[in-house]
Amino acid sequence: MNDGVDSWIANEFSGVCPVRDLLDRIGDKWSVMVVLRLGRGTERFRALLRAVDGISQRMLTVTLRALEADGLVHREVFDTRPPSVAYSLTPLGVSLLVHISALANWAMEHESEVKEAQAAFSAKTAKAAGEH
Amino acid sequence: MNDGVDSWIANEFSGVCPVRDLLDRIGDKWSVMVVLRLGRGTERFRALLRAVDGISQRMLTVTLRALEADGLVHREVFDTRPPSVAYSLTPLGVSLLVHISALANWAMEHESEVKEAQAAFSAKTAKAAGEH
DNA sequence: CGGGATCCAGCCTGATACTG
DNA sequence: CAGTATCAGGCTGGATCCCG
Repeated sequence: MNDGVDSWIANEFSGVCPVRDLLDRIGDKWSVMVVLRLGRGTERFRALLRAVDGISQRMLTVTLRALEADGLVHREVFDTRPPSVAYSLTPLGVSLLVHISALANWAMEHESEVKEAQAAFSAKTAKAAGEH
Repeated sequence: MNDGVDSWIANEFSGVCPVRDLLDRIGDKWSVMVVLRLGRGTERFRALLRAVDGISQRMLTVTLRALEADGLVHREVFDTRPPSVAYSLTPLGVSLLVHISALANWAMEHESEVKEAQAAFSAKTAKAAGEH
């Protein structure tokens, strides 16, 4: 399953790495949250703003533009009054959503394990500091 | 498949979201690259530094500490001379690697589609700007 | 409603130098 | 070899104001 992984990390033949690119794109603070939300279905700007907890208007706009530029999100403008814009995932976006959802599920399933590890680690370092 | 996703985005009952936590943890510039590299097997600090293209010594240390604190990476010190430290994925880290690898594969498979979308988008916006 | 533009603070990061 | 410490700068992202 890991065949081909080797070349992702350091590629002597090219300065670019597709994984790096992906991370630079959706590794920001909000992209994944927006994609996950749009995975539920088409949604308007204002609805997204309310749905994605903590995001600012500016960052939602910026994030949506980036996702649109990457072909992950489709933007449709309705010439109504007041103006209305609907966002939805493209097929490409849906294909990515599958993997993001898997990652999200992992996060939920292993939440407690990570917290235990963190507790154990901080206890260990605190002890080491005490002995200094 | 998406059952339960709803609560990830906005949770009125708690300020924390496991997905947000995961992203804050491994959504940084280097964590994913290091995990992917360690997916190949145990590796020493200096070897990792050479393998992960572009990372600085400082950031490798910081990244490894964080991954260790989260229980994703195991650190083993050998009391030799000169000192030697080996890093490897924990079972938890391996379970995450599976999904990260899937994401990395997605990135490679859809690289061209994303680039086409970007080209189309920039052409579209350039045209719109021209008409201003 | 759905944005665009601007300003600005904070954090992340890289470079560099030093230690055991 | 495997770190730690310090510092400076760039970029991310939040707040705010304005427009169609």
